[in-house]
Amino acid sequence: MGVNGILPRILPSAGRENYDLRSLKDGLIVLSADDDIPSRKRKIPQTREQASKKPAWARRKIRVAIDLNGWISRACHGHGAYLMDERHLSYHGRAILSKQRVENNDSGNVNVGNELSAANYVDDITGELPSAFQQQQQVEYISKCINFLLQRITYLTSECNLQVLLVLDGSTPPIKQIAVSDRRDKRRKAVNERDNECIPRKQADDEDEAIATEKEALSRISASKRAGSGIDPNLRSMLHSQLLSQLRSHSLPFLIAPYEADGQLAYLSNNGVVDAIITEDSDLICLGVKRIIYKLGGWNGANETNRSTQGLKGTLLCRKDLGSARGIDLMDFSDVMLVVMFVSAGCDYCNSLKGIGIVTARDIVAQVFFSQDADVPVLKRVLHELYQMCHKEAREQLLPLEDERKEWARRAYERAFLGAVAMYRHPLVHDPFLGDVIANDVSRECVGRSESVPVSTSFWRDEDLLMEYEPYRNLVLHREALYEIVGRPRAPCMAQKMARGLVDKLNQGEREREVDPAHPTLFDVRNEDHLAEASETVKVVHNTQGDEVDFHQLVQGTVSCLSSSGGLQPSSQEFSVIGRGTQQSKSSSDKTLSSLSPDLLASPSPAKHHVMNN
DNA sequence: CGACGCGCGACTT
DNA sequence: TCGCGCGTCG
Repeated sequence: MGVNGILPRILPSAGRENYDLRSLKDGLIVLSADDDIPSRKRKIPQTREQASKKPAWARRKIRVAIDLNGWISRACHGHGAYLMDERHLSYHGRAILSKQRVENNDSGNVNVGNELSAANYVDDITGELPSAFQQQQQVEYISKCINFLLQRITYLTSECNLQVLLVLDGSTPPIKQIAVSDRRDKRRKAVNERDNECIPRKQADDEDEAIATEKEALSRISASKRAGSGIDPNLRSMLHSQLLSQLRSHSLPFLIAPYEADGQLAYLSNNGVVDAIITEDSDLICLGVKRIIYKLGGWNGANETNRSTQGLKGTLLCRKDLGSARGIDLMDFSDVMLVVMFVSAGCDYCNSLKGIGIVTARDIVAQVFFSQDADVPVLKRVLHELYQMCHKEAREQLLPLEDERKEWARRAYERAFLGAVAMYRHPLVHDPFLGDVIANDVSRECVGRSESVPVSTSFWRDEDLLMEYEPYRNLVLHREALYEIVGRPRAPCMAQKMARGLVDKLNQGEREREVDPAHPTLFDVRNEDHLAEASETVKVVHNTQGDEVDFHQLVQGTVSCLSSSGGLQPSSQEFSVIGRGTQQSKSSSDKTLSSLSPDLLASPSPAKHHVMNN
């Protein structure tokens, strides 16, 4: 997930640690719907009439999207040991187990006397059904994981008074499929290791036995951990469906992204649907998300950050604070630069060239983007720098450029590289109104079409920069080419159903699940009547300092006007509406300009959506 | 020699 | 996931 060592280099200096989400519980002051004017105008002192015309504002809950998949893997990881018999953890239990093992082996049992791999027997090895005992174990495991998740979610909704939107991963995008199959092989190896390491152990001294068994147990635990991130597909789908039904019964809105959750989360955030994102994934950084909360609850014992006895603390990372990172200098880095850096340094979609890490990638990107001489497209220059800077071994396969025979190798890397960039820049996401769409669609088929989401000027500017390189340009201008990478949109009604989890994605959506239609699903939540609270007396501190109000300022007791951080905040109080005017990723330097941008005004912005907006 | 990248082994809940 | 030691490169 994401780039390897980037969070440790950024969070300590640029992030705000120990961020207590309970400080968000007072919610947010927003200008009410009819006051839908650009934030700049609000700075003009109000006349008495205008001031008395009330209420100009309303209070609403803070909306947060949660990358649930991160939590799920954490939960699986943390409780992974429970998939194994807990008796492994005590001396006594181990003694009993080893005895059982011997017996089982003597009787030539197919099960290798290993009850640990309960789940894996289902499909991995013999295809047999798990025993009742094993099923019992799986059920406990799943309920432990789900309880863990629900506990956290409930904390956020009740203690922090947040309006949460859970986002889940969908299918694997085409570009990632190769990498995934690689990973599957590794996982399989780990699983086998875990299963096979239980070799028949002849009688030995008690002491030896104890030591040996302990070692074995430890190594198996670690093998199990390695295998743990990719638990049995069967178990996973069980967990998945149970989770969904739990979410439904708790009336928690959720959304299943068409493909990866990252892009979906970024889309939600950049369109102003949510105010912040809770995740563990570093990819969100380069997707232009304004506020990300990492390490909620502090996960590792070694790292005490965000750990507290009561409540959950997190590390808040604001986009504009990125430049202040001390571990790595990202001063004045735009979103494109971050994307290119991530891809260069090796991400989920594209392995880095040997010898290129985060530091080298940063240096190259800074050098190329900040230098003025630009007869050569930036992407081309970055690629050439990468060829130059990587380890000798790799370099000799790529350079010199004059060597035509090495063109093939360069093309191979370039393909992956550009695909990864495209994946970050134009993920396929689900929009409740438009269905599956390509975020920041700049393709020829799209431009000028009214049903598409407009793309901000800053995004265009950055994208133009990338498109100077012909191969990339061809990639993003043609939807078909893009579909080959980011995936294909589904038919609108199917997209709806899948986003709501009404259709089993594993079966390519052919078989619908039986779901009580009365259950609230994603965008049915119209619960909060925020305007009703407007009559309360609330201290309002007008935003005097700029267009964007700091998240933490908003909530440290006093409440400020939300100036919708450069776009139009959806004035409606429901998740069911996505602010159409809001734009995608902007570099930290440009503020409200994009909401006034010509292309926005020119584009026949879908008024039909605005209707629902108010 | 220093910096960077990478792999291994600690341990978590 | 984090920290540490080693290899490689400049």
